[in-house]
Amino acid sequence: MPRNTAHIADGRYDLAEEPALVRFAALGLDGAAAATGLADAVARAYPVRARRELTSEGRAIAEPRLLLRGWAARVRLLPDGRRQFMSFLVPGDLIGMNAQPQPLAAATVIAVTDVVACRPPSIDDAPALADTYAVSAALDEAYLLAQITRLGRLNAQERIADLLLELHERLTLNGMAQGDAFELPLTQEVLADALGLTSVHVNRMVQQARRDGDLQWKGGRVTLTDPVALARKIGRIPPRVSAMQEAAAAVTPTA
Amino acid sequence: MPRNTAHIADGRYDLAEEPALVRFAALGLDGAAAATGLADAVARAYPVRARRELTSEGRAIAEPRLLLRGWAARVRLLPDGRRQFMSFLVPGDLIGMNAQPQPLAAATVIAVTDVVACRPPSIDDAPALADTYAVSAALDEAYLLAQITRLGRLNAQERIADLLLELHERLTLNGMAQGDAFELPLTQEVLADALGLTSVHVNRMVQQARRDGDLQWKGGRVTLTDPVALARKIGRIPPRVSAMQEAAAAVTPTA
DNA sequence: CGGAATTTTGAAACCTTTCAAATTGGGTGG
DNA sequence: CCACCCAATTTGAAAGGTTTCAAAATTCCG
Repeated sequence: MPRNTAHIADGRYDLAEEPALVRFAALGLDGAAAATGLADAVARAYPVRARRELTSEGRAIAEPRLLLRGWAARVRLLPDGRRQFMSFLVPGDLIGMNAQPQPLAAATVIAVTDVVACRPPSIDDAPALADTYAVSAALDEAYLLAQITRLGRLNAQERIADLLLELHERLTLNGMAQGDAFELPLTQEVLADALGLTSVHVNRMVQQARRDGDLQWKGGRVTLTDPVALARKIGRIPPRVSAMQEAAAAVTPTA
Repeated sequence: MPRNTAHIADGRYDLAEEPALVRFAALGLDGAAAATGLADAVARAYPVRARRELTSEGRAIAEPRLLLRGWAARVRLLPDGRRQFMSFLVPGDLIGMNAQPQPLAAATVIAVTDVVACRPPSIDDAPALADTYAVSAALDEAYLLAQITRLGRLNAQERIADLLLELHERLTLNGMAQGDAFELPLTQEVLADALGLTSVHVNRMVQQARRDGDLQWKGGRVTLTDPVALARKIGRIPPRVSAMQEAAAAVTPTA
């Protein structure tokens, strides 16, 4: 069974390490409240093969999804064959919940690896989820803005470092990072289409990052030598989850 | 009184031509329902001088705003002085209403010209506004995705044409375009910071667009020679408002 | 009219792409 | 376990698009 395809209901399954649960908790959700709804959601999980669509552009209504396993991405295809990845989605990320009655997805969501997704737990079942979803939506938007800045004002080296740092943070949030290392199931070509570069140039710049001692990348696994130093080096300003939680709390009087 | 500063309450004021009202109507809002709440909102309008902030990054809670006159923009400043415009805001656009309890703006909203804004009409006063705001939010996200594609996969010429086409569409939506012409109160430097280019190169490419007969641009006024042909030329796929309305309607049973 | 902001020009340096082609790596079938 | 194939990574050289740095020309405004 290919990496990332492992079905949820296998023997070694432990809800406490479920990336979605870890992420929700990191976003401020009470563990108990989370586990309830999530267990149900997980039970209804279904797999999607790599390269398949999770949602397609133009479809009338896209049902919201919660990604449980594997990586997905929001991508837009241009008429001439060029493509642009808007953002990557990792386990614990929500899909298509932003604009309330989220009508049209302005981009297609595809599975980058084999994936497992499910319907997100309903707010009706666990009201505490409302805050979590709001924080998640705010983070999603922050990531879109970060992507714009990356493409508009960073050079190739900075773009690569910045994106890897973001992914590292997000994988730390959902418990999938191992310290400064993490699995990166992306080809350099996919990375290039996310960073507005060619795969050839991504390759050259990654090699340089290796030579500079900024990172290791081998066999789908990336290790950042010193994330903090790297962030400083490229002047990265990450979105702060903690501040978001505070703000979300502020508008939701604990009545 | 500088252009765009004209206070709402001047002699020639006509609510029917209020860009915000025109835009809301274009997004599917019933004229009567709109006028009510909007008249109130307009009465509470206040001016903001060019270059001032409407909302700042990191502030705990940004109150939502409705832009009535002038242009604003969401911008992010980098530590080294570079800056990136995320999107432009024109009259009729809503600010900071996306993520429900919209906690942190991940970017600063600044007035590009002198501006007049107000608190948006409350949904409580006119329930029909809920749909309008939802469609507006969906469009906002579509514009962000368009910006990503622009920066990631279009060359300088295409970026300029694509953005001008988008702005033309949006100004047509709120009634501020005159056929294929519209006021563009942006310097080439601001445009450059939105397009991820230098102002020098924007200047050169605009000149080329003029030579190619694609547009006229003089004294803050742009005329597109043939918007449809230009869109085809650069392979532009605009976000479809109509489809969005349909979708929004679909999820809001006309009980 | 005068000064500041914006637009325009030029030449050279720089970063990124292009187009092939070679190399490596992983997975499959024998 | 090896041969083989396809996908992904790597390398080179040359072309191309964009930036840089100045400085000149225009336009806008008070």
